[in-house]
Amino acid sequence: MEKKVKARSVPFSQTRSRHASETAEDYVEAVMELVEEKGECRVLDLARYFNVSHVTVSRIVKRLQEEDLLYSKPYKPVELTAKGSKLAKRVKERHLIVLAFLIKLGVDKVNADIDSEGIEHHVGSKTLAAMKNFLK
Amino acid sequence: MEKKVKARSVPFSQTRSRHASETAEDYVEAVMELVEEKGECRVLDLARYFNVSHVTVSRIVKRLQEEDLLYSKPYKPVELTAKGSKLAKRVKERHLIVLAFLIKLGVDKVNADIDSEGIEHHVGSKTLAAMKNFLK
DNA sequence: ATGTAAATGTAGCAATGGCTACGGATCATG
DNA sequence: CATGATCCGTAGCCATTGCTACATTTACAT
Repeated sequence: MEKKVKARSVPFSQTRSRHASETAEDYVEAVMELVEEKGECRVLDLARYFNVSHVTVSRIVKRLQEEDLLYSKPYKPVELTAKGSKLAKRVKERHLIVLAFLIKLGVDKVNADIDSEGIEHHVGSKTLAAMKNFLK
Repeated sequence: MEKKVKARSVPFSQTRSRHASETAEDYVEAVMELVEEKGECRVLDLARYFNVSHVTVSRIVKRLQEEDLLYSKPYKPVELTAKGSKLAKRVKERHLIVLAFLIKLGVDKVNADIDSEGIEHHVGSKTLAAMKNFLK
C-alpha cells in the first residue's frame, strides 16, 4: 500500500504558538476597547472581560509586556505600547470586518458577535479582502 | 465613574477547554480521512498529518479514548467509535461547507484550504446555515 | 492618620500539548 | 526463527492557561 500521508496545509500551525498569538491579539484588542470605554484598563477589567481569574490575566499581561505589546507597573493600569496599539488597531479592524460580513451574510447579531470572535484569528489577508469586497 | 465591564458574548469560552474540543474535532476528522485514504490510521500517520511527534499523538489519542471518541489497542491502528464517527461526519461536512463557501467568495484554493481549517471550529449553526444558503 | 476594602501580586497545583531520549513490540525478510 | 527496521509507549522536561489561597499594595472614608 504505502500511500503517503498528506501533511496539513499549515505545517507550522503548532497549536501552542498559534494559541499564544491568538491570546496576544485578544488581549491588545480588549485593552484598547476598555481604555476607550473606561479611560483606563485594570487587570480586573480584563478578568471580567474574559471571565477568568485576575491571576490568569496578570500572568498573561506579564508575558505580553515581555513581548513589548503591553506596559504596566505593579498595581497600575495596563496600557498598550506603540507596537501593541498598532496590533490592536489591525485586529479590531479585522474583527469589525468579519462581524459586518457575517451580519450582511444574514447571521443575527448575537451569533455574529460570538462567531466573529472565534473566526477573526483565522482570517488571512486573502479571505479578509474577499470579505471586504463582499461588503461593497 | 464605575462603568461596568461588559463580559464577552461567550462567557464559557475558557480557552483551555475550547482548545481541547478543537483538538478532538481535528483528530476525529483526521482519523476518518486517513482510514478512507489508507484503509487504516496509525499513530504515525496522525503525527505526519499534524506535523507533531508520535508522542503528542499517542497522548491525545489516549485522552480521546477516555472521551469515547477513538478506540485502539496498544500498537494497533486507531479507529473511530460510533460517537467519534458521528462527530467526524459532522465536522467534515462543516469543513467542506466552509471550504466551498470561501472558494465561492473568491478566495483561492490554497488560502481557502488554510483558513477553512482554522475557521471551521468557530462556525455556529446559524453561520453555517447562512453559508449553506449563500452556496445555493 | 488610620484602618478597611478592593485591586494586584505570588505560590503552587492541574490539564493540555509541545519535545527528546530511551526501550519494548511488531512485522518482514532472509 | 532470528534479526533489524519501524512503530509505539513511557519517562520526564517545558510553556501556556486555568484555578485557589494567601500576601501585599492602594485608595478611600472616617
